[in-house]
Amino acid sequence: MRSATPLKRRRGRPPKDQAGFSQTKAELIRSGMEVLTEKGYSATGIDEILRRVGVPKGSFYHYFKNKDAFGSELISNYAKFFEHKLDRSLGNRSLPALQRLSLFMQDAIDGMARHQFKRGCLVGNLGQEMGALPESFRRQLIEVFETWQQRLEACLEEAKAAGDISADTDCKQSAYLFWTGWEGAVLRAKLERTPNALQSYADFFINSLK
Amino acid sequence: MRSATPLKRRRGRPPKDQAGFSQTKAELIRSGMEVLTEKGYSATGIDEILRRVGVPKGSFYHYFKNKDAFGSELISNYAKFFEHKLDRSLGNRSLPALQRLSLFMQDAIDGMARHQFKRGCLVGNLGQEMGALPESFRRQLIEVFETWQQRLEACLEEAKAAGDISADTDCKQSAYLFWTGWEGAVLRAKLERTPNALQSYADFFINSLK
DNA sequence: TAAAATATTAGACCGATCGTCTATAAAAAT
DNA sequence: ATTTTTATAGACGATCGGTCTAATATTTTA
Repeated sequence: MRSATPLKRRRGRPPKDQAGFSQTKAELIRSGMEVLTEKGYSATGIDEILRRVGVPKGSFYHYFKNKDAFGSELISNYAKFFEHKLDRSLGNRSLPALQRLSLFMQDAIDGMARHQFKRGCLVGNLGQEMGALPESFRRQLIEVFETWQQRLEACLEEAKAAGDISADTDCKQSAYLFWTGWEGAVLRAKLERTPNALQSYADFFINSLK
Repeated sequence: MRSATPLKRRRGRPPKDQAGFSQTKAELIRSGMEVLTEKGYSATGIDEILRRVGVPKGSFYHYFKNKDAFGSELISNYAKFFEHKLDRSLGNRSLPALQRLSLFMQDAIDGMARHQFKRGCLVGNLGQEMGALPESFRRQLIEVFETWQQRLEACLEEAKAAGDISADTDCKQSAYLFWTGWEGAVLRAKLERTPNALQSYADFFINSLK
């Protein structure tokens, strides 16, 4: 489980080659993402995130004001990453719209499988924990959902125009529903450690559009 | 927020009127349920649960071996509570099967509204946290889902027999899907603090059966 | 090239939390 | 009446999370 990088890191101001890019910061974000999608925010200690990449505590508080600020950056980071993913998949005009959605879902299933279904969705994880999270996270998370919804809505509109889904589909509403249910499926896949919930939901949703 | 019950509790062995029933233990479970459905397991400390009901630590560890045992009892308790609820709603033969499901959902929505959508579902909450929870919780949670699924499956079979839903519906599969998506909707309702996700999902699911 | 400024690492520190343990109290059993 | 059982009371130590100050190495500037 442990990555255990006991390498002594260089102290002092680093050589100025990398333009505004910090390797250490990137490592912290990656490490944080891994742990948070598995265990959630509250259950995760900074120490664990640091240990994984062999970074001392001082560095963490150099790059982030505190744990909350770190969490907030994780959300932004995840959102951006996911947005690009959606643009490449749902927005890929060289494929039929509905097929793009199917591919996206299969891709996500494969992704979860690669981590033995131990890692979920950051947005879902934090959403569930809202009661223990800083209030500022709420808006951020809601906005992320809205972004995803817009991407899917556009895709569904294309499917409708192509006559692949029922002409009276409310694409906005369908897109909203999709993400709601999808999060449920991710949660359950994580609980059961199988792709079953995701696969079922994928088929179900596609079918509901026709 | 605080209930602040600074009442000095009776010390010593209690009068033997109540047959095997402990008021204090019940209070701890209720208190724990409230906090855990809001903040989750990891984010909640024993002290907070105790403070709410004015019970000292000694009592907690008198009734429960440790936090994990407490959590496990919470799950059992929640499962039993919910099972009865489902029996009364989904199993109420004096109503059309589909209508029972609608009523159950509306009831749940009202319930969440009463707590300003701050409390979610214990099973969903813990499921999401699995990465940080004792492995024994997993089986327990999966089994709870299965129980719920069976209740709904039976209800759907009745609806099918009555001709209210498509004759080729796979009731078991539909029931599985329902709970998967429902948890997603609960999560989102909690995030957005509105009944919107639940309402949408309710309509969507009922519609998908026809 | 020496001093000042800056960027980063290092880890001490404090408070909170978990679980244990001992003391106390009151009722029941003998 | 004495002992046993059931339960509350809360102090205590170990551990851990988050913050903060000191130390160190590099750049910048003069």
